[in-house]
Amino acid sequence: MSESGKPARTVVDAASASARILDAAESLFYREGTRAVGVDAVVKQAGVNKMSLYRQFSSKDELLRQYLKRREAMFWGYFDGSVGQHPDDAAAALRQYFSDVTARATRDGYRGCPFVNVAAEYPEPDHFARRFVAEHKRQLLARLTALAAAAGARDPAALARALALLIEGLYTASQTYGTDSPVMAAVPQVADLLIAQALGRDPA
Amino acid sequence: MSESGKPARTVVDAASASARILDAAESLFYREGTRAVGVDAVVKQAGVNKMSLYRQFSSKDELLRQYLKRREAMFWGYFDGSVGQHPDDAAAALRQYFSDVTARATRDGYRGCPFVNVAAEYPEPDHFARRFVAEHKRQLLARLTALAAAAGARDPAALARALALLIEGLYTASQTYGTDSPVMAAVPQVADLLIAQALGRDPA
DNA sequence: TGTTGGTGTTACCGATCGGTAACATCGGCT
DNA sequence: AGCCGATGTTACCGATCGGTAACACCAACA
Repeated sequence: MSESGKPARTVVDAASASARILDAAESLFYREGTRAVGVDAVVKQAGVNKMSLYRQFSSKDELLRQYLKRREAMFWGYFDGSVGQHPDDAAAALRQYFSDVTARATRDGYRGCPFVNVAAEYPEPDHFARRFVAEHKRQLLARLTALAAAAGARDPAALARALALLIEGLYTASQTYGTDSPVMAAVPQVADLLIAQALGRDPA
Repeated sequence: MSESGKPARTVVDAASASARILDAAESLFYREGTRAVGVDAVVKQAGVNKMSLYRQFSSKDELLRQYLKRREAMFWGYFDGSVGQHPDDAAAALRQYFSDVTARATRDGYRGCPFVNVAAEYPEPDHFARRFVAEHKRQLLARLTALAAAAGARDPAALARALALLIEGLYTASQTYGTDSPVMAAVPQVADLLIAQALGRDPA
């Protein structure tokens, strides 16, 4: 549109630039991996300049930190959205979560748990991203244990550990066996079985 | 030791150079990731020159292919070593495998399933490494199904899917919850439970 | 009107990536 | 002895990595 040779400069205020950068980083980091995606790809997708990124985020590591925090919030939003449907029935809440997470993880293009992927990308166990993941999983196990206790499991910690393994298995199987594998479809049944067994009942 | 300024040239024949390169690549790729490790790191660890690598392997992708093939052979060596201990009792063979793989995966420094890690590193589902992983897991599921059938499971495919999920969960939990987590220690119990339930018996 | 602070743009930095050309040097062979 | 093929070494290629300096520009405010 501009007749001059000047490069169509578009001005974006800092707040919205920051949001656009985070949106771009989140989708790119999740879909392609945090190490594989460079800052140039992020700024291109966000439609901002590289200097705009480095004026909002001190480094790519800081961007990774924000990405992890957003994904953590998203995870607990999903989690609470599932278990909140059954405030008076912890067993049903657990089953609901497994049903919902399986539905999400079997969607085409699903790229697995972002925390699992990050753990795979950074070998050093004391890297801040690995610490973040470990802390997140610790909290998840605690929530599962509390729900298992509320459901009246004979050994809440044991049920929580079994369900934690199932969740990690679901995440990984989506990438190794494929989102459309029968292995994925089996998740809710296995969850039902583990829960029923821990409650001392025969599964249906 | 040499008094001249020349750089201590050491000659290695092609066959042993190839083996040393593969050894170095295998440990580095497994411990630090196939994308994170460059060919320079591989040749340095192998103690050979970069040109020696490229005269044996056409590209880094070819090196990755050989790495995957070696890891596949290693996996089936472990697997057959476990199930082979109970040629007349498929249920015991399955339990043995879960006991052994848990022992390996809880060792300090364990870095998870190499195929899972590769799947996490390459986002494109049709990348040759992803195809390799998918084929490997397909074969694993087939072996599990055959063992479940031999054990007399009411629904061999269902038991195999549940055990496949447990295996993926074990691999991933070792990296997210940590090799020393109680979650890892719970794997054999969960396997016993799934097997016993599928056989129609009460678990001990 | 002039100044000032934040924004966009360009160009660049050193490091590392996968990969290669050219040449020195060696061992085995005739 | 003389040759030749395979190996070791150096130096380099273009591309990309994360990150930055310098400057053009614009808006709000005095």
